Amino acid sequence: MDDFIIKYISSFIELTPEEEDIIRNQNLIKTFPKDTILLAEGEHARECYFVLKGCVRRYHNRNGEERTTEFYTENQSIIPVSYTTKSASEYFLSCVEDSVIALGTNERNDELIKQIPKLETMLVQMASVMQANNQVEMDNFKNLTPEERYLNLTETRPDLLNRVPLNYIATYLGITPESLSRIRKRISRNR
Amino acid sequence: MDDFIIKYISSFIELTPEEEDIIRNQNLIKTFPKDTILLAEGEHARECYFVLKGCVRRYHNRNGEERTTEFYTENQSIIPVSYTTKSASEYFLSCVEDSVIALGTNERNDELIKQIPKLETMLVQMASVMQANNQVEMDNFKNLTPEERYLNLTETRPDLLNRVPLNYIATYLGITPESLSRIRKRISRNR
DNA sequence: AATAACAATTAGCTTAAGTTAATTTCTAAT
DNA sequence: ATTAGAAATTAACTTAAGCTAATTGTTATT
Repeated sequence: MDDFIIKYISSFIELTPEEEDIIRNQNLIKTFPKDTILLAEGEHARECYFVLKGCVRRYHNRNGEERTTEFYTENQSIIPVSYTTKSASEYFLSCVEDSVIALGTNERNDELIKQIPKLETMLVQMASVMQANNQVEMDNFKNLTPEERYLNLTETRPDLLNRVPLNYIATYLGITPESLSRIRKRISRNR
Repeated sequence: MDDFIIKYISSFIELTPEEEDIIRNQNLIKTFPKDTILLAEGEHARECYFVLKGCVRRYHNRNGEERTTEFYTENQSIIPVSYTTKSASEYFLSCVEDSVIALGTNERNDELIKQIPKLETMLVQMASVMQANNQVEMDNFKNLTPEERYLNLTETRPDLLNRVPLNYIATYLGITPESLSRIRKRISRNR
């Protein structure tokens, strides 16, 4: 599993064998069974995550209703707002599947960067890509109708539809499960 | 104007007087009159921006209709997706007001970082804050109704309502100007 | 001051999403 | 294999947004 991280990092920067070992020796990988809550509303996040295998769902509790706001799957980083701002979390993070996840803490990250300074270069690159993705996602969400958003999702993340219940998908698309049902029906009719 | 940048950077990292001079000597500040198009759809962005004064609007052209997706005001960075991905831009960037803007290019940024390596540390911090903000904005947009989004905007960015036409605000909220009119009416009635 | 161009509101109609509730389908556990 | 619980769909009704078009308000220019 460690080698997934090495491979991922190497897609941004070149690592020497020694540096690879430093990273491997971190031993920061854990396995969580399905439904594990990684972060609960109100808690202060002390960790950030990198999904090696599995799926983590971010959701808000809006008067008893769970509203999904993100799915994190393989090779995605999870940096909770609460982790960055050191404030109480507005949302939950929960494993939708058994998941293998690399954990980071501020201290350990700083330590690692001290040992391998060019990791900071990688962070900047990662952040650039992430923020570009965020922009595109936000723009799509704003400019597309619920039906278009659903169709877009089937193209951009088809895997999600197989591994995640539709009621989670619905709120992720900003609509109710009932609406999603109707949309799916509409689409299958017109084809 | 240069000192706004110095001040902003200093809120992340400490600069020596020499480093401040390096930054000041960049001379990367320009003034653009209202309605200047900084980036057009289809173009390849070669610059990123930092708004010192004024307001820049990001918008997509969706079959003839302009759909606003962001307003950038004082102390906000604009990093076009096109700049990051080196692909054709999906959207326009246009000055809503006469604006004073600091420009960055890949080459110049790299050069600057070579001279002041700790700027990279600042970039990581800036990126963290930006991505936390992005998350919160996305979550709000997904979880709130159009009316709630409008009310939220009046609280989080009240300045925008005075400096930007309502039809821009409407599409920024993901609704039509007609809908926004109705919402504003509804709100003023119930108060 | 008059006019043109644009911005904002209003109205009527259509469409689709939200809400509530019932029904069917699927899944997991005994 | 049966059953309980959850997920997904369906239906009826309500609400609000989209669309088209007309009207009013505002701003800038000559």
